[in-house]
Amino acid sequence: MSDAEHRDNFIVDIIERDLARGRHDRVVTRFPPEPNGYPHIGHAKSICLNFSLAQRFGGRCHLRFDDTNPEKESMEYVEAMKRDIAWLGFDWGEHLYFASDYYEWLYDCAVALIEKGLAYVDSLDEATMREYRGTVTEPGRPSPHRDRSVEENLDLFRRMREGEFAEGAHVLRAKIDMSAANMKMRDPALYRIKKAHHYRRGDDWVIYPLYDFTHCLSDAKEQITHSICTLEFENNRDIYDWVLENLDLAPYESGTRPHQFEFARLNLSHTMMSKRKLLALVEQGVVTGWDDPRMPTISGMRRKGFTPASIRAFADMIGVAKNNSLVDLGKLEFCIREDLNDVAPRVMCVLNPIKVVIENYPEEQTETFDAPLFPADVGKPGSRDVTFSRELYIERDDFMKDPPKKYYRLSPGAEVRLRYAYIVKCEQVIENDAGEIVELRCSYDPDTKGGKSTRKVRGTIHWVSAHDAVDAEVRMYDRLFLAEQPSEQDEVNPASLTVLEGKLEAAAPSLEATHLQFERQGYFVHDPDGTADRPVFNLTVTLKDSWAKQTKASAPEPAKARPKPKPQEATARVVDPEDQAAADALRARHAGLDGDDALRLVREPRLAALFEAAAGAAPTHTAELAKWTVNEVAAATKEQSELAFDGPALAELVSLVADETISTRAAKSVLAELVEKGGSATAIVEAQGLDRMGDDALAKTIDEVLAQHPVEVERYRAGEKKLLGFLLGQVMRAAGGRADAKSTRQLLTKALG
RNA sequence: UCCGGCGUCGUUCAAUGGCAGGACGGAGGACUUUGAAUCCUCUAAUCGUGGUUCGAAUCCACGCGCCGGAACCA
Repeated sequence: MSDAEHRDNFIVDIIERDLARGRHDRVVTRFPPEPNGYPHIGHAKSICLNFSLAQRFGGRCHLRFDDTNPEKESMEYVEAMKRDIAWLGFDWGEHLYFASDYYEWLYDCAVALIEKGLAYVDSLDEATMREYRGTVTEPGRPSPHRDRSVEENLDLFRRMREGEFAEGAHVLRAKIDMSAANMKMRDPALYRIKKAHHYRRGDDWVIYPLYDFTHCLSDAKEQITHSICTLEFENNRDIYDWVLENLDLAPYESGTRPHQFEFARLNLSHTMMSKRKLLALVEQGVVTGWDDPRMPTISGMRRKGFTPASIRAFADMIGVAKNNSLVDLGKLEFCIREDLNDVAPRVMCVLNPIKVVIENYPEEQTETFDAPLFPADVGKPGSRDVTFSRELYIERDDFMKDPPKKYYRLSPGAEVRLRYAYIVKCEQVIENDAGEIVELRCSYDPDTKGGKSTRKVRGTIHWVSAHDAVDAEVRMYDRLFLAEQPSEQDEVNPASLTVLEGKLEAAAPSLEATHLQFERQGYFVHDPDGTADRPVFNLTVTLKDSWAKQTKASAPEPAKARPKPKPQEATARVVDPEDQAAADALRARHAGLDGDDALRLVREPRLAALFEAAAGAAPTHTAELAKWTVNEVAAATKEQSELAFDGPALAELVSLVADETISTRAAKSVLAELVEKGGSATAIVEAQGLDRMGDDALAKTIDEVLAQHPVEVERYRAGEKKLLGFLLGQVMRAAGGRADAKSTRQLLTKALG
């Protein structure tokens, strides 16, 4: 999967639209972490999004540390972030910024807001302030300090900065609206007093700006165009806009300032992403550190053997949307397997050894086989030597005393191929007093050298020679949490780490490869804990194992029953009697008006007024007018507080449709124009040439369209009737909205024979 | 309860009023000295009810469900 293959998402659409409309002439994004922990796979999604968006549009992406909360932040986290972003393959160039470098400027912005009467110093304590804020259903009340004079606010704010007051004594708040439906807009705090040491600014400051004030201004200062954050900030967008609109920020003309867009953060199954919990795991020593291979951190994943390409591919695969989704861990595993399949040389390593003695192989003899590092279909050169001798190790799982059906491996009296070597047969099983199998006695067939065989042997297993095998520590990892959606209370999986003493083929340690595939097992990576004498490997991901799946599947797996369609009854609508009366009155005045349409009009006075005015101008078309008002006009004017056109204009438009001067389709584009700029329907029709197409012209268009879509025509004629809709659509498009649907359908059906 | 957001195959993302499609998963098959990889085939979805339209996943209305919001965190 190449990096260039980025599927479109709604943010790409937004950017393309902004560029096309000239709202921006370039793209500048930013990745704005707070340095209060190690970046994890969730950050990776955002990093990939922001940086690749910038790449795609030839813009740039800033790395900005949003470091306004001195108590949690440190340089260690800054360094970790920089290292991991670079490792992922992204480059912020010279655009490394810190919100903590903006403190002086931010302070000036705050002063400017105070001078405009848009911010004030509040001296309520925290609990009281919360009380004053009201609840989701009740409006808040203004603080008694809300009307302090500009002079007093300026004075107090200056003294806050100078350290005159204790923490909590005052905060600076924006003066917005204490009864806003959006709780975030009820005079949010902008600055608080915090006498804490900042990891970069030391003790320079005793007041610190809050997120809602800092973020939008930092974006503006850096001339970010698209500020992309996660869904939980949706309610903060109003503040973002409010601050930028109320400060005169020199570099911006109206509309070119940054705008915030939200996407859904990554949720990964069986993965805990809460920073607090992650910190706790590290601090309590549940894991060995931020880079423990079981951690979802970038550094943990790197140590576990994930590659940058696999993580980028994953980010690409899961896409970007606004749905709250839970991505299955299997997708990540797919991405890393796919990448490693092409890059990891194959070697053999026996993880749970059982000794095998080849009884008919001479005691002192050894021989060497040449084994390729990659299978044929990967198509990479290279090989290593593997040595064969009388004493070997094979995997304990590859022998069964009483094998089930379809078990292709070794069992008493059965034959199996030792990869690259000989076919062997199990002659005898040696057990200890406890009944445990301690050794297998086998014979080999000298005619099968190199694994070649004239007879059919289903199974091939890996092995190593006992005399030169290298002891290796192999760390096998399983998911840290068993639950699909772990909560912070969940205990970690006790089997998340199993340390094995593996027997590795002799040639493996000298191979110059970070990642190795242990054949038939999985992908492994060197861990820095290893030494030349004693290598240590981490399991990155197992190979797919359809045998294991099959044996497990024999245990009944409850088929995921889907709670299928429970068709809901059409719920009886509760109609406000007053609305009903008003609707009845409306229907009495305008003959032919549909009951539901009347109700809808009554409930939206703006539409009702438009309808009344239109109906006055075209009293014979009330029914159509109502439909148009309720459906089309309602949709087109949702965002508008004031209409650019009046009732008579709408009446004119609807009449044009009614007397078949223009098609419905054309009428919709006329309406769009009306909504945008106002004017007269007839004039727009004339200006854009939207009058109905004559039958001759229509027939010609149909012929052209059919000629352009021979395949679809053929399929239609072969019986795929649904393609009529497609072809009809193509004709409508080709006709630029001038075709009438009914006659087009007739003519098209005829043309298709 | 108020405000905001979101509902499409098992999962995830597309379809911008015109053929519901891709990827992962799953099933089956081919091939196979990795029960891997590769290749082929199949599987399976528009939350519900009305409405607008020649045509609705998409527009309108009313429901239902899920997520977020009442920090001097970000």
